[in-house]
Amino acid sequence: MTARGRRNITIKDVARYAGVSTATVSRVLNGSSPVKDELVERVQHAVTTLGYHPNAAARTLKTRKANAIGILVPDISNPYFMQIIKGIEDVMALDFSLLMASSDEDSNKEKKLLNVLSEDRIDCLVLATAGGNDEVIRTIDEKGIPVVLIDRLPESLANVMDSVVEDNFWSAYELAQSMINLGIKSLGIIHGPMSASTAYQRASGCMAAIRQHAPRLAVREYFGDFTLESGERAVEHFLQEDAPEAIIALNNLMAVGAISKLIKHGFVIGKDIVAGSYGAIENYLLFGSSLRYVEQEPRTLGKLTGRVVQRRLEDRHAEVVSHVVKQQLGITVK
Amino acid sequence: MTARGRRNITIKDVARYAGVSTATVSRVLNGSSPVKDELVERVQHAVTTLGYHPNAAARTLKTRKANAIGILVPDISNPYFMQIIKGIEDVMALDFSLLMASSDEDSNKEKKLLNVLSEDRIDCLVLATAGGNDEVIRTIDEKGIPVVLIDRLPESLANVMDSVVEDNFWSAYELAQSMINLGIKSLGIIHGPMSASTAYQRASGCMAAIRQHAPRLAVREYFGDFTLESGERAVEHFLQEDAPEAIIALNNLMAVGAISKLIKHGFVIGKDIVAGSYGAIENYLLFGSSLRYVEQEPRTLGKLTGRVVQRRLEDRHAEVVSHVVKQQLGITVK
DNA sequence: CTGACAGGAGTAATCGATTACAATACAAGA
DNA sequence: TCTTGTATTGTAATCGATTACTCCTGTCAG
Repeated sequence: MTARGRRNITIKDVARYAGVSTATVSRVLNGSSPVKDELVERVQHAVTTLGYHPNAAARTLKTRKANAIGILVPDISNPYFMQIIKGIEDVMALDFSLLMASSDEDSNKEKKLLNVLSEDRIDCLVLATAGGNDEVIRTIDEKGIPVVLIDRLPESLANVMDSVVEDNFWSAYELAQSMINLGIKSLGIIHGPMSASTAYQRASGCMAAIRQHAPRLAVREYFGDFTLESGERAVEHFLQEDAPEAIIALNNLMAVGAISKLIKHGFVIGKDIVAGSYGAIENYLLFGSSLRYVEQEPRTLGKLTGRVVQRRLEDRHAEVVSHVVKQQLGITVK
Repeated sequence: MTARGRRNITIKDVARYAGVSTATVSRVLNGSSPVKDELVERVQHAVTTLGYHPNAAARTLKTRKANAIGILVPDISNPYFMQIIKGIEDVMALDFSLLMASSDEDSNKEKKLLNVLSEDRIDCLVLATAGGNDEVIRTIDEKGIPVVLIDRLPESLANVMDSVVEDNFWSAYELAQSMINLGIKSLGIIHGPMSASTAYQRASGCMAAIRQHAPRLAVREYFGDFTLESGERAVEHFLQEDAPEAIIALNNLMAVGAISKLIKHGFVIGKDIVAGSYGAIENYLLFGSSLRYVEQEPRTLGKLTGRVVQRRLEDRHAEVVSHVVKQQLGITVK
């Protein structure tokens, strides 16, 4: 009934149909060396009438170029990483495929995926690591698939391979400073998991700002794990005593959890309590109350990452680059 | 300095190191036929000490299995599609890679990407088409890469290949009905682009509900394009006359645009005007006002899609299935 | 004791493209 | 006319794995 499973058209078929050798077909297709106009036309005609598509596996096997880059992030459904991926896509050529996988913040799953991805099917790997696989990553990079680290930068890999990360320290510093400038007397900080380099650096940034600009601020801390629920728990924790005048959540998910919990407790954000978030909150504009936040620009980061990848593909021996991108501070107001 | 570019370890190296033939190595690796325990051990030892990874291209070339599925959607940064992808990932084996691309709702770009993807690098293609490529899609499916259509189902392809779509008609019907039941006298409807099957079916569902349950309802329509901006324009359009008592946006982005515009004009959602949306709005809970919406469950749809893919991979000649999934109605209240 | 058969391992063909090298034709210069 | 060079095209090796076949060895029924 259907023609499924029919043998595919190969370069041989095209060659036979056009009455030339496979070498000539290949040359026409890749423009790798000159071919007489007449033959070019015959080949092109054969290609279209037969509906020929080159076999990517065969080409990859011979040329050692996969025309694909791998992207491994902790969570593909996180809009932050999606925007980064979108940014990478923006700058990559159309015939470059993106091989994606998500580790779900699980080092073991990440390790397995790294193994699959290192089977020579990608030309470059963009990686936001869940941690704990430094050795494997280093091996992949050394073995021949260049790695570009994004978002998270394990200490042992810094300056060993290319990286594109946010300036977590200074962005958090400025966020904290902008809240201190409002003259608050007390502050609740909701941290991420200290195993993540991002969380640690944001924490350091906050603390530095406090030490420098408000050493006598009453600070209370809660150690969450970057999830919405831990934001909620943080607020419950803070409300066991007098509520702080301001609250900072060091990622957007925790901010959402914290703010929704505060609202449930009857707080009016921006009036009863000042809120700050590392990362914007989607559709917060609808809500219309005030929020100070670090304006991450994942799409821009993605584009930058894409350029780093291209540079690395062009020259495997180019100097290692480490981009640390400063973010802007934003504020939504009623 | 670095060892980048070093020749990779191949199956030959493993064979030599273990003192066996490549055939034996392959048999050990794939368990395709029995091998004596002693040799198994020698081979496994060689594999680990040499750090051997099979070459995916070579394997794919020979076996015609890519161990990868392609996913082509109009917009990867749309959380709806991301959740679908996440769902697919949930059910696929770990060694299956996802090759992703996004067409940006552009038929031409989609066509190019379809060509790249059909170069034998995937075993199956999951596609939410931007439209206009029915013939190409049919060819790919017939040529040997089975296609599973999701979200959008072009008429000419229905029942030709597997599909997983929402029951747009009935979900929209019920959304409209639930608003009619509130006793409204006038309604503004914001449509998507009629070229998209989803938009058309949602429109039909709304209209059917009105015809059946409130034939005398004063209905006004605006034809948008599923973007946030067109939602804003729709509201501007409606407000040129008396505001309707209720408003339905037939996708979530237009709903966000419409609602934010209404708020800017001083409307209190749920009090001055009733709002309905096909698809939930992220973080709307924070906002806390009432909204009726069709609760899409993209992750569930993704899992279902994954199962359809697996079934198709197992048996290329299995009967074509068309899943039409009914969505739930949701409501957020103050 | 012999032929049949099965388990286990090796040899070499194969997948479909690219490309080094060889071969050919033709034109220009000696 | 002969040499040399240039422009095209073809031939066949190659990439790294899988697998059809072949071969050897030992077991067992007859």
